[in-house]
Amino acid sequence: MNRLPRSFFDRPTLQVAQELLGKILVIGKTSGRINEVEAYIGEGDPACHAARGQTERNRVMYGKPGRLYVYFTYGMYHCANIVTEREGFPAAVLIRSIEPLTGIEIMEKRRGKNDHLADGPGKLCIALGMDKKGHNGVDLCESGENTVVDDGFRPSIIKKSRRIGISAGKNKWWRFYY
DNA sequence: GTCCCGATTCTA
DNA sequence: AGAATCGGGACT
Repeated sequence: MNRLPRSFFDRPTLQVAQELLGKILVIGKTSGRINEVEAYIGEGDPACHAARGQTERNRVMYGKPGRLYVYFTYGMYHCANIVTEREGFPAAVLIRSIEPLTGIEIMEKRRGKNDHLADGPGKLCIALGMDKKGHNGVDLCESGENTVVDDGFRPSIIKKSRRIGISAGKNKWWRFYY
């Protein structure tokens, strides 16, 4: 059960995204295995929030790798990313789905008893209790409370596709899942 | 200040 | 297919 070091995230985003599959995201007393992610890479990626430069919202994407970038969308949901690559270069991996592992009763309390507790970017934020106010900018490489853990699990096959829900940048196959 | 729309989810 | 719901960013 090793906690991922900052050096894990300080690498090319496509590599980090694929290697994040199977790892365990721990947020407080809840955790789940990451099984779907998407990469958003730099100001040259039209689907990336940094496509038009730095703003207040996307500020943490420009910061240290290994921190959470959580933003509010559609007036009612949050999405959570983990920042990648060197400080100053805006990139991150969107966590799109997890398989609940611990704290399932807590998740059920937040989401309602349900077979789809955390299989979506908005749903997993609710299940794990993440929001912009409490988690945007939180460092996953410093404490054990919020972190990413490798328990040795490796997906047997990694599939890829175009990213979901975007209007620009549809040509890039930067969604990974297993 | 105003306007448009979104890295979604749930219901029908 | 359509609604819910509101903050951010572009633009007047």
